[in-house]
Amino acid sequence: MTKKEKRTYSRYTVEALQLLSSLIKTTRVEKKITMQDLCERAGISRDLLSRIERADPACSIGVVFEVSALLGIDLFQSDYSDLLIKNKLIKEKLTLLPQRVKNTVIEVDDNF
Amino acid sequence: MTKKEKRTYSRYTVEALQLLSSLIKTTRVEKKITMQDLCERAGISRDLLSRIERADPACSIGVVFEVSALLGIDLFQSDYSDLLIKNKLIKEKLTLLPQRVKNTVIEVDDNF
DNA sequence: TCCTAATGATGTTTTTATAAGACAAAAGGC
DNA sequence: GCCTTTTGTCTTATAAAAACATCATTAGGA
Repeated sequence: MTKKEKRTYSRYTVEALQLLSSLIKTTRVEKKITMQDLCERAGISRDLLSRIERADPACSIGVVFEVSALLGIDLFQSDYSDLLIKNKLIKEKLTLLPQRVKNTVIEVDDNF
Repeated sequence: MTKKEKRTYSRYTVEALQLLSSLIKTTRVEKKITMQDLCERAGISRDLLSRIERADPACSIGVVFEVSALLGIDLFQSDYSDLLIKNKLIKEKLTLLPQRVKNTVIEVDDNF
């Protein structure tokens, strides 16, 4: 009976999750792959795949990305070699930045 | 002592996770926001934020997207109104597709 | 250089996700 | 319309994530 306080998500997050899950479902159906097949290939339960396709925010990001990859969906509009390049660049950028941050008062994009 | 069999991820998934986590860390540092601050704003523990920035695949996709959103990182190269449009389009597309798929033998992108 | 605060790391507890199995509903092919 | 099989959903049990508290390390500002 204890009230379960659920985590809340911003509208932006909800829409982004919705888009990815719709992409997954659409691509799966277009390629005529059953959920049964796909979840076996991904090594996950059918139940979990079902939650992924319903945009459940609590699914682990690894399995969602893995399912996307299995379907050939490009994350970050990048194929594999693109990802390698982008990762290389951002790692270089990170080395130029300070490793820590001092507690100054901040401005954040709270407009969403 | 029981051997824990961990889930495995494709190279593509690993690189994609790496890119997103690097984007998060880079953006946070550039905006001079401490982990402490960010995790409080996101309503998560510092421990979890740390794992997110280290590209842990087991983090839930909702919190990772939420942290990204807080930092103003565009997922799918889309701002909020873009997401709405894309979601509308893909939902329309989905209504035109069959709701189920018959078990035919399949070809999948296994090249990654 | 010194000092403070940010980050890393670890162990424990609580909460939650995931797997597995079973059942019901219904879509799509024939 | 019928039949098969896909998909939705629920329950239980297990595995794992997340919170929390704490201690250690060290970067970076003064």
